[in-house]
Amino acid sequence: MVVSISRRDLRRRQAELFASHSSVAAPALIGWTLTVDGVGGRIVETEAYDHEDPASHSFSGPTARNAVMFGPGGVAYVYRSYGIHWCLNLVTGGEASAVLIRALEPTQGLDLMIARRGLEAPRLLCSGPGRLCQALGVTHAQNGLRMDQPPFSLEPGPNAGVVIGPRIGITKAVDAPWRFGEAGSRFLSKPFR
DNA sequence: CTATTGATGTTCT
DNA sequence: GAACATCAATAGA
Repeated sequence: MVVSISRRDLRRRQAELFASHSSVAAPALIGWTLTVDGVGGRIVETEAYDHEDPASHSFSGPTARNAVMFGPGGVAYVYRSYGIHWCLNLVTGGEASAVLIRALEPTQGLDLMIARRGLEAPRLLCSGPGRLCQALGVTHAQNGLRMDQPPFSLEPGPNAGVVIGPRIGITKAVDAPWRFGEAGSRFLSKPFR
């Protein structure tokens, strides 16, 4: 038996999420299901960033790249990482704050993910920000699009508990505990200590 | 499992 | 020029 929430409750919960600060939205997102054109899964790992954070793209003010971070919450911020990968964020409330989506547990469109990623192991399809963008077909074409409307879909769901740790791959503010993951998930980009 | 390293293009100084 | 919110391949424990 499938339990689903009313459209009104969905809109209310999305609005609440989009208006909250990234440090609140990031842990709250664990367990939500994210898809792009029907391909995606459950969010199991996120990180928070904001304008007072030296590790954040928004720290030094608006630029051409980070412009959407300074707009309203609820839209996607997609940027190129290390010249090779794309990374997907959800812009949230507060000043220029956003949540980096770091890993999904694949649940929908596995065939397409496997074709795009060129490998079969479910554990490696979406376990990292660059990997999940490749699996879901996210590029700069989605930058600035609302994440509560097609091609995106974003719906709440349960989680097995949230664990907290320092963020990954940054060189500034390395000790801030703004990485969040689902307890016990096998789909994290890296284990929590 | 962990550690290291090269590849790659854009952004910012 | 330098830095970079990463990944895959490789080597070792």
